Amino acid sequence: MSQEQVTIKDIAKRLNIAPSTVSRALKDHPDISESTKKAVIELARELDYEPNIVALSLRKSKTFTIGVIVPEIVHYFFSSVISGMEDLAYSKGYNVIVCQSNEDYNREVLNTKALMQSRVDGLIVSVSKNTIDFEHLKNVQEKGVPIVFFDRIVEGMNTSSVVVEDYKGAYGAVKHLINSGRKYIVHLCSPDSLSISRERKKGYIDAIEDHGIAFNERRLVIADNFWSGYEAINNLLADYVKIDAVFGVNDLTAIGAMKALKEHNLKIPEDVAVVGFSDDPKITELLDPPLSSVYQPGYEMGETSVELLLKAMDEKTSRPIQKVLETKLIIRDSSKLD
Amino acid sequence: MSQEQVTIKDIAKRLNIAPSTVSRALKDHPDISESTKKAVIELARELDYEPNIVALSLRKSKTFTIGVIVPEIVHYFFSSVISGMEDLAYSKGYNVIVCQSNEDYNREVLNTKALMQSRVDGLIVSVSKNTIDFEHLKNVQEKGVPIVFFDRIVEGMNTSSVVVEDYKGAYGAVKHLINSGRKYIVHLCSPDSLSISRERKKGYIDAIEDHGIAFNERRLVIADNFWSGYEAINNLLADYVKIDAVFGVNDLTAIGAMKALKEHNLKIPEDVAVVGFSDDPKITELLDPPLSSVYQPGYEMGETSVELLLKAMDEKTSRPIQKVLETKLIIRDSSKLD
DNA sequence: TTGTAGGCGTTATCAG
DNA sequence: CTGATAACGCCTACAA
Repeated sequence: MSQEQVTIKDIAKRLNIAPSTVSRALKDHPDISESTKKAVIELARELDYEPNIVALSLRKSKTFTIGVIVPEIVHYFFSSVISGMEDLAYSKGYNVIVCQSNEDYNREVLNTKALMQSRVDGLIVSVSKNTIDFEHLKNVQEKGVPIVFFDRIVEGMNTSSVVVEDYKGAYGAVKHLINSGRKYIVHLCSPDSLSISRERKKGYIDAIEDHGIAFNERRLVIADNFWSGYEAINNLLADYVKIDAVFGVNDLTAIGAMKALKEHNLKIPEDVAVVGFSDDPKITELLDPPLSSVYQPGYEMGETSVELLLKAMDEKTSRPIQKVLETKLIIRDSSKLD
Repeated sequence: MSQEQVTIKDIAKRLNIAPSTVSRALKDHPDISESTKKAVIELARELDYEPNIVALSLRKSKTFTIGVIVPEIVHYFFSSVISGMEDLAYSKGYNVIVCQSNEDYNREVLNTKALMQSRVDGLIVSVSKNTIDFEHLKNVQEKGVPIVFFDRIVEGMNTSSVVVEDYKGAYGAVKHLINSGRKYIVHLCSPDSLSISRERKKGYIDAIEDHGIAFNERRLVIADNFWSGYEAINNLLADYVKIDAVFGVNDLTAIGAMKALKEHNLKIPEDVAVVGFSDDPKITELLDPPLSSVYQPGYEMGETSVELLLKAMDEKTSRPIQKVLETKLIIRDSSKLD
């Protein structure tokens, strides 16, 4: 903290008026004379006065800080969510503290504690993959600190939340594969613990069945990262399971699949089309071939999360709001028809 | 902020003792009787007492918060730096607030202001690409808030800093290319504004000259992102400039180069070897072929930055410390010999 | 229109 | 060993 920051008292002394007058002048209180107002503001500027947020927080029992817990900031999706949060929060006079759970439940609990200790005014959370107990979050709620979930939401906690149309996004991606003549579509999915995984899986199943393709459980494999995607496809090929398309629950999984396919000298997209989910353009565009993917509006999700949180903080009585944002299928060479 | 958090006063009232006694008991002050100490601690636990950090900050004129400004968290390197910072900071009882400048000078200035308003105890900064004026940072210093620079440092500001051996890393990468028989090595570099770019370029030039290869400025091209890397190589090939290796100032640039090479039906690494810098394993490993790169110890850099900052905060008199961490060349298929 | 006083939660100092 | 008091910087009744 700074050496000798100027305070309201300093200004008051210099001007021979009371601190309270300075305080009021600074916030443009109606019944302060124009002259003192002007003098105060001028001197404040001159002395480079900055209000002490810490004192303000104590006084108001409000820190103007939002706590955020995400699995890992390294993913493009989460980074862009955070950017959206920061931008909107700053514009509303709020700070953001971001914590990473590293997909670890214990870490998530610690993060929650730390943020509560920092007296954040509200919490925005996307839970880790192995979080199945929610006591730490319910505790927060009980202490009157509102929570908003995004992407990986917790159902049944009566909070606002923001998700994308996982079901529809997955459905659309699979439909696109079917429309381009694919029939033997593999879905590499996550375990059912996350809501998003369940939704995407449902989208896959409904899409193929709606188009007269029988669901074959051999083509539904649990794999949700690069190497498990790689192995999953290797195994399927070794078992002579017929494949002409792969839909990955996320980009990395799809990329692992691509690697396996290439190593088996299968051409993408001619022999097998591949589609991912999330669309990390920092990766999908660079690949050979560039990967089709279901784009999620991360930045917008971040903004919306903050918006809902601010609303929940404002009107403690207000009912939770569930927002669902649209996805968009980005078709690149990995699933082009021609 | 929470509804009705328990305070020291509450505990005092319940126990019919003075708040100051509670405070002392809680921090294991030597001259408090065991009995009251025990009673206080027990009740505190029972009531789920959490010290109010805001009040503490005000009292101590210290927020136990470190402000961090990085260009973009989406890069693996910066993400891992941040993880290192968070881990060490938390273990020392400090919080971390991360801001992104998005490689924008104006944004960096705003971030600095915001962090100062939040009364951070110290600042860790990696400047944006187009930051050439440093007033905003000097201001911080003048207010007695210590700064530590990492990676993209500002020279001549008398602060501690942490960098990697950019020169040596670049030199080693180029030497590796030469040792595998390459003679026509292109370096895609950044503009000279960043110290790291200058160092890497110097490493490239010295390496080739030390090995009897004449420096040819046609093979030194400014390009520091995916598409400019792509175009740079396209242009060189169109001009019939002979190339048998590319050393990119960062991974994305190298990947852009790979794309161009592939489109010209040049085999990697047989016809042209490629090496990047930074080593984002979330990308380099996924590529076809996987990209060789100079690994930078991001996590360790984060830890070290915090360490130096804490030291600077502790002993205001202490002299700045410059730490230089080692890089490591990770050789993958994009530059394998055989 | 402006000043006074009290308090947000904590701790350091001084007194008992 | 423990209690009372003041102070960190700010805001807001209430008083003037």
